Amino acid sequence: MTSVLHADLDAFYASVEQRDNPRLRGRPMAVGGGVILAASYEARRFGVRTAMNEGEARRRCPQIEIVGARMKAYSEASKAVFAIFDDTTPGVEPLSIDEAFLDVGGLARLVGPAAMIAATLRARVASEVGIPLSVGGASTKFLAKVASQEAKPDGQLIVPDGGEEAFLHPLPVSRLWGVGAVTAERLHAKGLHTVGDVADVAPELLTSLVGRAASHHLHSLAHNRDPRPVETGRRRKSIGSQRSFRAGSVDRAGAEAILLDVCDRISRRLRTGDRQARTVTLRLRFADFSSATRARRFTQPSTSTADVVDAARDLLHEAWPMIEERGLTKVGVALSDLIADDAVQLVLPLSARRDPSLDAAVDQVRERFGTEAVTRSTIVGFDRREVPLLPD
DNA sequence: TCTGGGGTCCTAGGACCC
DNA sequence: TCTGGGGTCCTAGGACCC
Repeated sequence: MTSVLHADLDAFYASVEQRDNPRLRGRPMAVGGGVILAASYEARRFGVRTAMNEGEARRRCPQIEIVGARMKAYSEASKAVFAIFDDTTPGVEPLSIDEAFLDVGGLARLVGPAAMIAATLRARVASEVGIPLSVGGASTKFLAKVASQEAKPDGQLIVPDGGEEAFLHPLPVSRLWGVGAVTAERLHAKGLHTVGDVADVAPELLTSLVGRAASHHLHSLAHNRDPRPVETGRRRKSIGSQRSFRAGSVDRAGAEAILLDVCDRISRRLRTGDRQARTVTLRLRFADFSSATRARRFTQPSTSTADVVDAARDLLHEAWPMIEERGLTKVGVALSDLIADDAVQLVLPLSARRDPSLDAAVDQVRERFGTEAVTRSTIVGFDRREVPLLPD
C-alpha cells in the first residue's frame, strides 16, 4: 500500500529566484557563490550541476546568468511549503530545507488515494508559494524517494502495489541510498550495474565489496525492504560551520580569527536551539585536498562560547605543525553529542551505567527536575560504592 | 570541473574496565 | 602473577546526501 510520500522542491534556490525575478524565467540560470548551489533546469540541459565551479558553468553555458544566494528568501519559502505539509498530515519528517517524507498511511479513507493527496500538495505549493514540487509515493520511504527523483521536474509518480521491483530493478545502482561515486565504481568493477544486479548478488560478495552494514543495507533496499517509519520530531545531532580560502592566504592569526568567528556562530546556534554539546571537532582541509579532524570532549556538556573557543584553539595549536606542512585551505568546527539544555546528567561508575535497578531512580530524577532528558555518564575510575546514587 | 557549506552514518583501533 | 574475553568510550577517517 502507498503509505509514504516523498516531497521534493525542484532546483529549490533557482526556482525561488525565477519566481521573484520574471527576467530569469525560462532561462538558463543558477544560484552561486564561487560554486553553483542550484541550477535551473534550463541550465542543467547544458550540463551545469550543483557544486560545479562558476567558471566551468560559464564554459558549458556562456549565456547562463548566475545570481547570489538569498538565504532568507529560501528559508521563508521553505517555511511556507512545510506549513502546507503540516496542514496535510501530522506525520511530516523534514530531511532538509527542500524535502520531506509525509506519512499518508492513515489518510486514504479520510482524504483519498495517495495520487490525489500528491496532486493536491503540488497544486497548493504552486499556487500558494509559487514554486514547483515533485512528489513520489510508495510503500516504503526509500522507494518514495526514488519515485520523486523519477518524477522530476514538476511531476508525480506513485509506484503501484505489486509493481515495486519491476520499477526498481532496471534503475542504475547509484539510485540506491548510500551509493555514491566510490561505491558505484566498486560495484561496476564486479559487473553490478542495476539495482536488480545488486538484489541478485550473493551477500558474501557484496559484503567483501562494501562492508557488512552497507551490504545488508543495499541488499535490503534492492528488495524494497525498508522498515523505517516516518519520524516526526527528529532533532539535529550536530551543528557545524566552516570557511574555505585559498592556500597560503591565511596565516596563524588569520586562522585563529576565522576560528573565533566560527565558534561564536555555532555556540549561538547551540543556545538558540536550547541544546548543550559535549564534543568539539576541528575540521581541516589542506592544499592537496587531504583533510584531518581533531576532536575533544568536555567532561560536562556546555553551551558556552568560551568553552568551545578554548577547545578549538587547543586543537588548532596541536595541529599547527601538520598545517604548516600541508597548507591550510579550510577551517571548520562542529559540535556534536548534543543534548537538551535542561538535561540532567547522572554521573555514575561504569559498572552502574546499565543497571536496571537504576531505572526507578532515573524516573525520580525526571519528575524532580521536570525534564524528560536524563543521561547517564561516567567518570572513569569511580568505584560504585563511593557514589551516592541520588544525592539530596 | 581543482571541489561550498550544511549535515548523517559507519568503521576501526586503542584505552580502559570487569 | 599472568592471561583472556567482552563491553564501552574516545578519537580519527571516510563515504554519502542535499
